[in-house]
Amino acid sequence: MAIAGDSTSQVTRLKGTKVQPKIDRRLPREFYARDPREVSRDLLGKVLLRSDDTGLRMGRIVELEAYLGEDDPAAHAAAGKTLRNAVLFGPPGHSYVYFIYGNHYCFNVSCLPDGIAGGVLFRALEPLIGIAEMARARGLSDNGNLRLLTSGPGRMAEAFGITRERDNGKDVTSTKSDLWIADDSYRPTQIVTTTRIGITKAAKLPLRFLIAGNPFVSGPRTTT
DNA sequence: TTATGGATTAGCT
DNA sequence: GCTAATCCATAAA
Repeated sequence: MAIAGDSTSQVTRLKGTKVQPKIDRRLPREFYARDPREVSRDLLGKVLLRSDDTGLRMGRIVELEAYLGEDDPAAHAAAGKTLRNAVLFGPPGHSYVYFIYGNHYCFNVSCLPDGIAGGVLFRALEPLIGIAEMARARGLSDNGNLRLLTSGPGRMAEAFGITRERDNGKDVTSTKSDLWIADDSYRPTQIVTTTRIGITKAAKLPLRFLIAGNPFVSGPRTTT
């Protein structure tokens, strides 16, 4: 049965009417200066934005994972501070982008005060604005399955043109940044917590957060 | 210096 | 369901 899902999209629902998306309400640095679990839960339903010479891209955050820092064996910070993971140890609200499996970038935001490691991995977005550009960046036609654009950490990074070279270390709270996170007043109806995906260490911890029933959450579409 | 495995995805059986 | 693709950080030697 095709429940249309818990789609969050004002923009697509109101197609045809003029909607002024609230893209300027950036989340402040204090928002990120907390435990990655709290930050993850509170980031669900917020929007990620990219503004560059291709225009504006915006997607609803529907799935995240918390990585707790030096005491979390699955976190990149577990090995201590290195050149690669230095952003995680720096001030909160900065983007940490790493390259994985020889093919993909993953996007994180640093949490906790300066000097204490921690971060959240962005795993899936619901595309809202700039869908044609996301499809172009992904090498797909823009009338195909929207899930293929931003459902999965590697996919959403590619759809937003996120790379380590371009974006690692950016301050996502700054008005000067072309990559930022805003609150457009949407509030998720139900949040679910599960174990994290694709890791072997500390695999049992409930540190994955998602919006229940949202069709853009990554992984196989079985039921719901 | 060499080996290994990873916070993934797409394409094929 | 299985695996190749393909880079890089880290461990082992």
